[in-house]
Amino acid sequence: MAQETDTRTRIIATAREMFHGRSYADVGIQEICESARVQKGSFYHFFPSKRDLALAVIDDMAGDWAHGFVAEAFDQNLPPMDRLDYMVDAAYYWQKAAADIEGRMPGCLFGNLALEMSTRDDVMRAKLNYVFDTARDKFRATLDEAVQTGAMAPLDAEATATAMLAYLEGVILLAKTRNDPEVIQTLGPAIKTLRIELTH
Amino acid sequence: MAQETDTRTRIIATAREMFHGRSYADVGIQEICESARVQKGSFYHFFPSKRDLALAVIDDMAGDWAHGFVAEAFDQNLPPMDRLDYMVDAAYYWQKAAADIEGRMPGCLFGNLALEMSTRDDVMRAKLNYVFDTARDKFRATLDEAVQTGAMAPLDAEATATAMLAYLEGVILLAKTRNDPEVIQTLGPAIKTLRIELTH
DNA sequence: CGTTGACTTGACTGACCGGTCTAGTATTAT
DNA sequence: ATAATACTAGACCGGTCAGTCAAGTCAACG
Repeated sequence: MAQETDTRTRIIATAREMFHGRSYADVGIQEICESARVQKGSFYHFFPSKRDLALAVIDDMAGDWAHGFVAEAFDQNLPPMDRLDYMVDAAYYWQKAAADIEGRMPGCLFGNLALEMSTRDDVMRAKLNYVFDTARDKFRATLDEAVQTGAMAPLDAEATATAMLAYLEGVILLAKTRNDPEVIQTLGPAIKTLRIELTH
Repeated sequence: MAQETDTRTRIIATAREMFHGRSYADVGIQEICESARVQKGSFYHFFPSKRDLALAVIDDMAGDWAHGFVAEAFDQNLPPMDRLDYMVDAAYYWQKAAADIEGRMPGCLFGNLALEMSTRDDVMRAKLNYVFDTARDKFRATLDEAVQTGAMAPLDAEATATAMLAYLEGVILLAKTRNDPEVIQTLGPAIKTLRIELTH
């Protein structure tokens, strides 16, 4: 049955876009349904609650992310350190494209949801934390390789990878607050200067 | 009249705590009024709308911040680079204290509001941006001094200061998502490794 | 003493929220 | 053909939201 998956997919895609551009609390189910041309009853056939929709949206975005530009940035045959630049560039172009279309920077859906929901819903917090952990692992693998090839002096790869992810999220937060994607391009490359040494 | 200021102050203090611990959208005026032991009518005598209350809360927090631990961290006679550690420590102890009492990390009120409201309210976004600019200037002055005293090789102080602020916000975001203030202590000190060179 | 005006009280409004429910319509398997 | 199942339709529910309002209280001032 093609219809069923189509409706569900349409709900998730619409909700994802709306949550990303605004916020979880600011977007109502009715509004999502209208925008996705779906009735309330159909919505509740597929999702037991708004919260479960948000969980599905996170999974959906995390999937696209892992198989999309994050995979491109990290899985290519670039020298390890260049991948960090690639990742920053990808974030920049994505945010810039969104800003050009919508007029405002949406920022990172995961970061947005994390700050909005972490104190209200522990399951959602844990899920977002898992997404961040997965991203951190990509950084970590890159750093391990950089150390191995001698492109980088030995360091605490796990901690530095987390620091890099934090920096990227912070840069996007500041860029969103300025509503100016250029901030990402200005500050982004400094991600390579972050270092946390091994403790002896 | 002492009563008037007291009521207004109580509303702001209560709202600040609630917005910080939860979110703007999640906290209702009725709830704020109950918690501050104030009636709806009194609330609307002092504030024309919920949004104006939020604006006042930002001002209030920014004032306390500038005259509180941020001033302590930056205005003391510490060597410039030590001030960065002081700032990170202050953030850590603050978040840890809040987490110990409330059971969850509230994060940075400004960062929280920035991600929640930037795409919805441009005035609030601009105000939060101004708060961030003020904080950046503190970092900037510190870096200028560090360069002047030779503790740091010359660099783009403005850009690096912004990067440091972004990093701090990012670290707090990740710590909140993990609900673990220790993240701040682990990642925080690496703020000193961030560098953006002068462009020639 | 009387008036003014800042402040308080709490009932009230209309809109909208997430979620429910019953009555349907297609599609598939038997 | 029939029955079961998957999905759709949309009216409806109680509750809560931000915000309004008329009727006060009370301190200060003339």
